[in-house]
Amino acid sequence: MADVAERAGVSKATVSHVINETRFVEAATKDRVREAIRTLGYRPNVAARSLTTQRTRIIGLIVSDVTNTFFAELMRGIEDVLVANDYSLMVCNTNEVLEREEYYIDILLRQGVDGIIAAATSQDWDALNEAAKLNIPIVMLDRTFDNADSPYVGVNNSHGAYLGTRHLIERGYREIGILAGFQRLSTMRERLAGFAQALAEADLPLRENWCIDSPLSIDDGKSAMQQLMSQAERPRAVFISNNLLSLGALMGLRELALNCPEDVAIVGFDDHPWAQVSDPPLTVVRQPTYAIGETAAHKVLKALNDSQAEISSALFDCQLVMRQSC
Amino acid sequence: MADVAERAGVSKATVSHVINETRFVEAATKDRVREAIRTLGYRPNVAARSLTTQRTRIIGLIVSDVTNTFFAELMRGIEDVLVANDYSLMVCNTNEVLEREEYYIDILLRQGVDGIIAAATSQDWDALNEAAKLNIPIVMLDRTFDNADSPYVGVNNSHGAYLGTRHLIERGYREIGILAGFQRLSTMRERLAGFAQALAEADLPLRENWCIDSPLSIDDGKSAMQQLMSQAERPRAVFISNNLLSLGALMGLRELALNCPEDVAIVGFDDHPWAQVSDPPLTVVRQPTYAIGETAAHKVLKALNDSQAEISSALFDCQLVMRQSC
DNA sequence: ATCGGTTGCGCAACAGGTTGCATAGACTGA
DNA sequence: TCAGTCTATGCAACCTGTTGCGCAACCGAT
Repeated sequence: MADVAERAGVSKATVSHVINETRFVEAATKDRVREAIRTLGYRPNVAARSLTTQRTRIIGLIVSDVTNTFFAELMRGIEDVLVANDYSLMVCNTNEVLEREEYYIDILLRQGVDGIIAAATSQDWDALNEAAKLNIPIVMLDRTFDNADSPYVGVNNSHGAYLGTRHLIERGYREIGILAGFQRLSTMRERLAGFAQALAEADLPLRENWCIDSPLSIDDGKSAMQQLMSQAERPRAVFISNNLLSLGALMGLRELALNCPEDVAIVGFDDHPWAQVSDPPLTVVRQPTYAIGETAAHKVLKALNDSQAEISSALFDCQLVMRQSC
Repeated sequence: MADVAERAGVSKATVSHVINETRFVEAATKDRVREAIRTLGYRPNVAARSLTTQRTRIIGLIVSDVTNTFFAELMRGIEDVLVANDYSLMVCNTNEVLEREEYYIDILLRQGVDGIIAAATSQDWDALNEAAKLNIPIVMLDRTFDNADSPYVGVNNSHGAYLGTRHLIERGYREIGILAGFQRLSTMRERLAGFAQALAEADLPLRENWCIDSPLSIDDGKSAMQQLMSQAERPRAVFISNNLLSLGALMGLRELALNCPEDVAIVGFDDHPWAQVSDPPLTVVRQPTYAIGETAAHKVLKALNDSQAEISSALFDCQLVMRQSC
């Protein structure tokens, strides 16, 4: 920067001001500075800038695993709006492991991120507390917890699950089970609630042994489905609360040589391009994933641009996509 | 840091040295410093450190789109080894757009990343040149270009495509086409070459109108497949050079009410969990994606830890996974 | 008592920007 | 002509760590 200043015959201050447009500089001077920047190939050092401004223009994103298309898509939504606003994204995959989440939050804080978007695996503020204390804007993504005072962006999960389950009922299914996923997560609890509500409205029983909890991986989906279907009395339909579980369930059925929907019907949560060409094409409850990501990013940026602003939560609606699995 | 120093009755220098273990400090002093750090909740500021060390412990990753599981998986491999070595990852999605790639490289350089792992969309050094000049280690991922002097980590693409195509031939198919993807990318050119080689060895013609180029999206796969199958003379089998194209192709066939493998057989490149449950389950050429990511990360780290080290390229082998699409 | 060699730590410059305060020169109006 | 006001820019402190150089205190040996 000093070199640029010298070459343009001005002070570092002026160089800084033409770069950031933070005060008036005569057109001719501006040109000289820009010319000097170009010929010297000068590129401002972000670390130095952060040191004085106390801002990094980096947002931290905490998700369980971007290998899951759902999170990848959220991330795209987020990234696209961040880029447009000259922010960068630092991605952290927690694998739903609490310790890893804590570790990553510490990293993000040292890094000095300006804000955090978190699909938290923790159930309360313990991990995010430090960040909250430092007054770093946090927006909860996809999941929240009861006493969270950060805004939350996600979908109306219980209604989504309700829609899916009601669809099964309308199709005439009476014996309905659920792969309920990871009950530690608010999202999964809400979906179970929506499922239960639909059953209750139709006067159908919620049988405990037809309600399988599990972590959220393909393998877990597979074994959960097999556990469900190896019972003496099996459900004729099952609602599946997560896309990886749905995929695993399909694999599980195949191994058991059971057909979908003949032997057991399925409605899944989360759409996926491959769900169109699976056997059978999956009927699912779709959420506007990309838009959720975008919205979350807009909320952090808003908090950053106006520290007074009260940032509200946003709940999107789900949509039933009918295909042939029920 | 000054507060910590005061509380522990030492100088900032000593605090720094106990944190980084960069010189001997008496056990008792060390304890006092650590105690002070804990009670004050001190967290070192990464920007300040970067400023003097000229290192950020951030690695930049350039890919076209993490929404593609292939890249997501690469990213996981990379991230897992980076985290284990206290590095962070900054992710950039280029969408295969050259300008966006250049833009992102500039961002990464300002950010002062220590190294770059790039699945570049550019065909030469133009975009990465700046980084190369700054002596930042670069490793090419999944793709490279002719005159690249950075190490490259990927698979033996031509052999992979050769394997897949030969499999089709062995199954008795004689009229074979290809969705060759984006010929700007070395990866795609190599796959086409492997395909051609297999045909040549079997004395089969490579018909130009059965060789469809296209960008790499699901929609492109769909229309490419439809273009292929709407010709007067259609191939009985097609090799597909990319996973998104495979998915699109499946959708395209469905729209045309064509069956796979009865009407047209398919072998795809890249495996995907959903490929097991698609209709039909897809025979594919699989690459060890996660391992490729890990290896790439190890290579940058090696370059970073030993600036003398000559970093070699790494080529993994592909594997044919037989399912029911041919 | 003197001395060379440890041992353990402090001082202060430095990294590369940003920004509050200050100032020179030009201009305006009395 | 001169005070007052703009206009356009410079000075230097500051952000928060790292690290080369230096020094005091202590050791055992001569």
